[in-house]
Amino acid sequence: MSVRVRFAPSPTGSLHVGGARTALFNWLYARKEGGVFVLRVEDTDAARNTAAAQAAIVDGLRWLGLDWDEGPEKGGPHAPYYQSQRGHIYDAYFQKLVDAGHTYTEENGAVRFRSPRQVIVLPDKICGDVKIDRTEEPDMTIRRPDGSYIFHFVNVVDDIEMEITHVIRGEDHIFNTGKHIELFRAFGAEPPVYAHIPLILNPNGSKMSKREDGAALEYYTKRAFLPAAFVNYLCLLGWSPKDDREILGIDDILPLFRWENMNHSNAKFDLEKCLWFNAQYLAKLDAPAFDHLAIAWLLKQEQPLPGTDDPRLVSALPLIQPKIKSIPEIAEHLHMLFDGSSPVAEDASVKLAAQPEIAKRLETLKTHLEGIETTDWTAAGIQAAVAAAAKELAIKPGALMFPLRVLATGQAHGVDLLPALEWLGKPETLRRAAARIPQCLPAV
RNA sequence: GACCCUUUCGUCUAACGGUUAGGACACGACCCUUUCACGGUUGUAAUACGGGUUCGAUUCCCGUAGGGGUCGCCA
Repeated sequence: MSVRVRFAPSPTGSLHVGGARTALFNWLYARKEGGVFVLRVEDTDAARNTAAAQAAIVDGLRWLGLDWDEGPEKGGPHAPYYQSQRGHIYDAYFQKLVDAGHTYTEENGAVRFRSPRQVIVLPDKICGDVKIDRTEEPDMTIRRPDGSYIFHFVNVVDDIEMEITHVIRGEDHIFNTGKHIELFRAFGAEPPVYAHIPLILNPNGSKMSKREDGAALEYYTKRAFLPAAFVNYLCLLGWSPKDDREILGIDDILPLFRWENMNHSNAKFDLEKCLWFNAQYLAKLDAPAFDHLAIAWLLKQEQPLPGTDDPRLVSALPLIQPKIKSIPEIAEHLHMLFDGSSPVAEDASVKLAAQPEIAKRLETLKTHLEGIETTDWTAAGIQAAVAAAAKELAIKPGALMFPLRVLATGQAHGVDLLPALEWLGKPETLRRAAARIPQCLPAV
């Protein structure tokens, strides 16, 4: 019997990191086993569902690169894949329960399932055998007075109907599973294999909620993270190849995606490390791919950044690519390259002030830069001029590089300097230097 | 509070019952670099605690403590 798994989100907000990983693990398991990955939208709570959330799920999964074999926009033998459109199926299953005497109706019309009140042992692929004592639990409601059905009921009905063989979901569902197994048994169906994965937590240890910054997948899509990098990082939260490798593609992960390689404890999401993965993948991008990514992001900004409409933009991007961990960091570099009027940054001026004879150095530097023939205004030519200035001052050329950086960019950090100066051109570089020299001099 | 899951550097994690407890992020130092970075080398840093079992416990068992989750006519 072939593997059939599903991702069954409810469209009540943006897709969040935990949901993304649940989808990812289901997808990985399906692909590893040559099975089927079903997307099912659990939109039974009309009051809370939105079209925007609906789109966020589809867009999010596409961004992650997780293609579904059955589901919205794809169809399949068990269509429809929206629970809001499956009412007749639920009615039929509901009647089976009623006929078998498993239900009773409350005064207000809500219908409850009469629990067998047993201790259930859940053989979980990750947690092991989990005892769930249902003997003292209240009966679950399965249908509201208005006739709509509750999550537990529709979830189980659909898993039966869609022939789901494995349920991979967050550990926060582990007690629901007790209820679900009761329903499977009441329907005379064999429960699927369960695997409850530990949760992803905020850095402070609290449960990642949809509201928090960085918890929504949108946070990463808006910042143009590379999906492959994000997926790579996400896999390492809750799963491990059990060796020292960290940069792993789907092809590396698939053969090792086994229950034994799943972790048992919750993991905190570390944005710094996620950014590091992104930087690793960003650095490997070829120029056209990077340009495409960067420009697409630039065009989406409400406030246009310097250089966005400048024909020199594409020639500036290669200077920036190796310096950033995420696309939005382009902004500061564009300011530096395209906006010569920005004042000298505080940390730059402090660091500069520590140099001896700063006025003399800056002037000497300027003089030598002015002396460069326009045709020699290249990284190598500028380097030669810096060396000449250093010789005149009897200091190491390296000592002049930082002042030069501050004069040209106003910053203590930034792109590789010599190529940047070549890119800026002689007139612009000199204009900036002249304007900034006064700012760089110690206050009298 | 009850129940369930869980516990190795700050974080993510590795370690057939025998390792100087390894790697990565972050942080520091050094090297490379005529700057900023990348990279390389390296340093600080962990088996929650208490009992067992064992020649030997990070590893197995039992407690305690910590963390997380769940206790809906939300999903």
